[in-house]
Amino acid sequence: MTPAELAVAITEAVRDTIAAGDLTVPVPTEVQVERPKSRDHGDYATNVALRLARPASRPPREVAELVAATLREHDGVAKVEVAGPGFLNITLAEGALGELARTIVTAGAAYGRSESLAGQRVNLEFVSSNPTGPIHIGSARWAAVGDALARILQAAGAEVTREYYFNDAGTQIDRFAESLYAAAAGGPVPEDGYAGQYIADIAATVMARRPEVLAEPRERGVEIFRREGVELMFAEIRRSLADFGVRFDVYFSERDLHARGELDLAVRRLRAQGHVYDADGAVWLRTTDFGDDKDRVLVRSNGTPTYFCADAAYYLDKRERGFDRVVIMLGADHHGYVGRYRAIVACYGDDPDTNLEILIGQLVNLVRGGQQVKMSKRAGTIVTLEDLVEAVGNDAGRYALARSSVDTTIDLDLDLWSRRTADNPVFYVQYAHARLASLQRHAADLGLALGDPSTVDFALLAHEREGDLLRALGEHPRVVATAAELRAPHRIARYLEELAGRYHRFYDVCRVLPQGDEPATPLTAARLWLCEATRVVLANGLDLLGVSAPERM
RNA sequence: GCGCUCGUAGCUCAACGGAUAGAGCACUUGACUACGGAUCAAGAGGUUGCAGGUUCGAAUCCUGCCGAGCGCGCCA
Repeated sequence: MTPAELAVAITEAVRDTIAAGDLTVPVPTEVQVERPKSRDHGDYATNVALRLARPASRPPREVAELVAATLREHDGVAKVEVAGPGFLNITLAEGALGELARTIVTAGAAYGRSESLAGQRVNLEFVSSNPTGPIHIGSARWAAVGDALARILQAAGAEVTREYYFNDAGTQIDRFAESLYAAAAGGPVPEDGYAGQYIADIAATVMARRPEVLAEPRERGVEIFRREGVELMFAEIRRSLADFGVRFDVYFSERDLHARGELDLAVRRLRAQGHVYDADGAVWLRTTDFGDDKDRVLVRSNGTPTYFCADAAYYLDKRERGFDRVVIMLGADHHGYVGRYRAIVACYGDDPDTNLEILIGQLVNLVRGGQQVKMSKRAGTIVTLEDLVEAVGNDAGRYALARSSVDTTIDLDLDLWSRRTADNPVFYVQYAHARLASLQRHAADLGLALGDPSTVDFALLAHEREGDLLRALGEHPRVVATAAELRAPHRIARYLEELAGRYHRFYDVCRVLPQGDEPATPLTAARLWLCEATRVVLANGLDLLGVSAPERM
């Protein structure tokens, strides 16, 4: 019996209790089934009685006793105990747990997928760094977390578009072009310009492509550096993202937004909604109506639109493309956008609580040899995504960035993550998978294929460690659904580490394959199914993080 | 000054308002005739920054304070 099936059984028990007139409360729409930390608390536990106590105006334990009495009658449930303040501790019938192995192997890659977010059209925007330099380590976090989140949302049934928004129209680009020109001409780095080896490299490439560039009038020359430089830089960004295993469905150019007249359209739309006013020669959006701390300029007094105006147009563009949920991942240094962005959404008449979601993530510090690796974009000493991949590889890089909650600033120890030892979590998990793959190869050599599940007695999986492993396997679908709902890919990683641990502890004690000349037994078959189920879940989970599940290491 | 985010074991980090706050690393002590020991077992390690409040129950929610990071342009 899976936790989901148990939840249904509990709901039925509550409904029956109500129907019998023992309890006067609405039937709960969802009940929580959790895996207790302590083994003394049964296979599963639920707090449903604690939740119902208040509406029923009865003591929690009394409610618990009523529900327990009904639940005990359910097939597959062996024991229900009322514990603590009113928890129901549930022990499943012998064999009811082992069937999970069959369920999982049969479902294969589909195990863990659900329809919990079915029907949602999500636009997930992440990375979005400007083509004025390589992807730095902070944006790399979004590459790893964003892509994992996209996979997780899709596993939960949502329709997801991965989107990258890049600014190729503003003053940052002007500075970039000027910096390239200066580098080519041998001049000093302009004020507020960009420095670093990559600037020199790109300048050299442009010079090679367009040898006449410095002979042109200065303005024309800068324009050439702008066009060619952005193209080169952006190609490099796309390449390093692709190498990292991150592909976007849409690369959205700010310049296109301008070219299509969408900024004007946005201003007209906002004006029609009554939130635009003119003052000091500029056009303003009254964002303070919706909680922003000051109104924002849409069009400057010199007639040019602001970046904020482009943001407003961009949101409108996404909405017109039919996304009902616009999710944007931003670094903590951009958290100031939240208020004004919510205001934009509200000004269009949308609901900032449902149509918009801004995920703020903390920054990443790289540590090497116990020392923090400092970076300064202006000085040209930046730590890039490529540096990370070079130091630890794709799998470790993605895993390290995705394994922590985005709420925490992470210190990423390059020495640790490049090690191929057990203290490196990604290797611990991948090793478990490789070991299981190896086991299946070994079993095949012995002529022990998985075979027909109807001939397997899953009730034989009654060892304590087998139970621990099965319960952990049963968690997977709920972990994925929760990770999707909370936009928390790190939960997948933590779960995989725990699952790998459960497996190793099982494997240490429970012999799977026959030794020497011993014959295979029914237990051998059941354990092979359990092992394959574990391998499937590890592979599915790693895939959600975009990390490989190696057959050999 | 105002605002946002964050303070959990020595370190890196978990914990959708639930039971005795958990893992890994490091440390101590064990298991190698090993289905991959890249493993496992045991031990030690905490006033969840501080003080109140909300309730059956708070690391989690609310208020105040302390500390850290970041942000507050007709820049992007």
